[in-house]
Amino acid sequence: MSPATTPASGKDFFKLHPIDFSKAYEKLFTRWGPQGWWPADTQIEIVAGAVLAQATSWKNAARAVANLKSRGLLEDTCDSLHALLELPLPELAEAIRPSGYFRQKSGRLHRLMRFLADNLGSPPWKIPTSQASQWRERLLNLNGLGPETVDSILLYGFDLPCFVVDAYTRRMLLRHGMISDQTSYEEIRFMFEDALPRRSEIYNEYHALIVRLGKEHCRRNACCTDCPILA
DNA sequence: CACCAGGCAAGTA
DNA sequence: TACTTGCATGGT
Repeated sequence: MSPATTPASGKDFFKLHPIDFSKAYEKLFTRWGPQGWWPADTQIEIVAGAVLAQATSWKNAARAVANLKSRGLLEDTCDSLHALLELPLPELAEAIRPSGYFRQKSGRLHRLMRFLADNLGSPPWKIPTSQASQWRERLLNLNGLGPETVDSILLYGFDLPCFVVDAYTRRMLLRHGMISDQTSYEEIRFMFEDALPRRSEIYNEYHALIVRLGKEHCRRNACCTDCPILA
């Protein structure tokens, strides 16, 4: 990890002016428009998808989601939720195999659904914005749910204003010299949340646009000279 | 063949 | 506290 630890010296390190979060959002949104996240038919599909998408390609996560849907296990109903909860763990694991880490994820999925069923009843679920941070903490206490997964659930599943920080976000800020390798998740989240209106609609599009930017333009250390943020 | 993809937790020193 | 390793699939 030599280049990035010595900012402004490595030849493959492009020190760019810091990002103005509001302006960058406008530019990204103007270029690409609404990204339609999270692609799903039901709320529970989003929640389950957040776990299944951990450290895997979206394509593989989508296969796992499709397997569950074909068994009728991702409807926003009491019956569907209970069927999911009663499915034996090995069988659940087998169904979600394409998403990778399937033994771990089956347990994580089950614990999450158990928690939501116990505390919020049957879907569709609702959480008041005023209670977002307290539910965030409770979800973080579940084994297998880290900050990115929890924020994805709250933002995309519950429309709560929790900004999602992922590897693309980190790379983007790192490249622009705004963070170091060891800047914490929370710190980065606050950078965005402090700079933007506290609205889930904004956070929703912004995160999706960052992912798109990362996929299409900024996969590596060097930033493209035609980066839409700069243009 | 190596490396990556919308992480997280447990183990080690 | 700060690193390292395990978890696992499918695509390039």
